[in-house]
Amino acid sequence: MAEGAAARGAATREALMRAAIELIGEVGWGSVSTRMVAERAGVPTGSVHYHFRSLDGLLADATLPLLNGLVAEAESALDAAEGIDGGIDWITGMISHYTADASELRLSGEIFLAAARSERLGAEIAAALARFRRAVAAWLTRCGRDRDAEAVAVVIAASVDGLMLHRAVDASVDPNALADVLRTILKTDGTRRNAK
Amino acid sequence: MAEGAAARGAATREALMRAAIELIGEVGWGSVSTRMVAERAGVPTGSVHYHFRSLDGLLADATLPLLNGLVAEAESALDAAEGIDGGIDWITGMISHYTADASELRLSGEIFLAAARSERLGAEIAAALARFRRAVAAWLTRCGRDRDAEAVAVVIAASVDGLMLHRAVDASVDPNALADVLRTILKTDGTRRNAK
DNA sequence: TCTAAATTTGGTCGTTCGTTCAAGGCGATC
DNA sequence: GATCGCCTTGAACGAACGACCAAATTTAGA
Repeated sequence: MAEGAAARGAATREALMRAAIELIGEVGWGSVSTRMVAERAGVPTGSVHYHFRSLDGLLADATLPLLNGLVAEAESALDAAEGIDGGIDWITGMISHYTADASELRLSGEIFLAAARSERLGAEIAAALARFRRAVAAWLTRCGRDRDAEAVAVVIAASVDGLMLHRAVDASVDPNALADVLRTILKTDGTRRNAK
Repeated sequence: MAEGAAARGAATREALMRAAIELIGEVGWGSVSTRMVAERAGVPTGSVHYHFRSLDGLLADATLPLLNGLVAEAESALDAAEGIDGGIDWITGMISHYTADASELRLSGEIFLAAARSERLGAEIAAALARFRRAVAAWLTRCGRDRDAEAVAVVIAASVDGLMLHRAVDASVDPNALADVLRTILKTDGTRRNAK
């Protein structure tokens, strides 16, 4: 536990980022304050601006790796998915997983809205989102759904975040609805001339 | 223009609500302040708490009729939609319509996230969302898609809000992707034994 | 015209905000 | 064991916050 000063510094840095992620989900990006994160992390308020250039910098530094990690997880999961059902199961599992805590349901929405107002964060979140879509499209193509893979990937990505947003407000929204619909779409052959 | 005192009161009340809706989209629900709305509406700061019990009360009173109006619009549009293509065109048109201003894209997300943190507002927003889903399901059923109308409605509703959230961050996300996918789903016969 | 009610207005209260800063502690290096 | 660099700590700053209120203004009804 007790290493050099550098190690202790890294520890408080991570404690601050963990606290920031918790609080963004609980009270919302715009309502997180320096004293709030500091208290939650168990460090004095001055630590925030020693380790991060600003409060918004802390929030961005905390959420960006989180989302990138989630995308990386999706990439490897979908890459390893066995067939269509394997991928659908993973997507459904992810949505159901975040149902445990309501504040986690709100987190992705908060990140997207904050990113939509920041030049730098917006570009990085958009890149992560594009990687997720690319992973979904690659999985679809690998399963033989090559005709409109990109469009389906856009809708799947939107549905996942939209479902979380709606479930945050109404817990009775069925998290398996997406899986049901996907099964219907993807069992339908999408490799032939179905267009226009 | 100049009526009684009551009419002037109603005018400032509405000016405040209009300003609130603008600012929620621009700076986010949690970052709207009393002085901000008052200045935008062109009224003194004291007016806010004369016409509304609190700042959050103003935001709720402003956004709830907005969302209810949108749902009512959807109900009548989908009820009058001619066939599957008519409904798809209306949905696509709605998404593309909100593309003009980026702050309008963020508005629905802000409302949902705020509603997820408020008992009262959450219940009313959830009710509006349920009405929208019901309208979509009714339209699908009327078009002969009676097997999984509810599940498809859940996904459509989630996709619409998810698309807005994603387009707020990345304007290159195709707003027509949902229409393309819907055409594929709904042209597929959903009335027969397609399950399992 | 006079009164009662509704609205307007801007000042003020106590609190909390993001950020800065100087003083200190503490382990590593010479 | 002195020195140096990183990290900690909490006090302090001015600005902005939500809410409140008393006085001024305006309108409707008598």
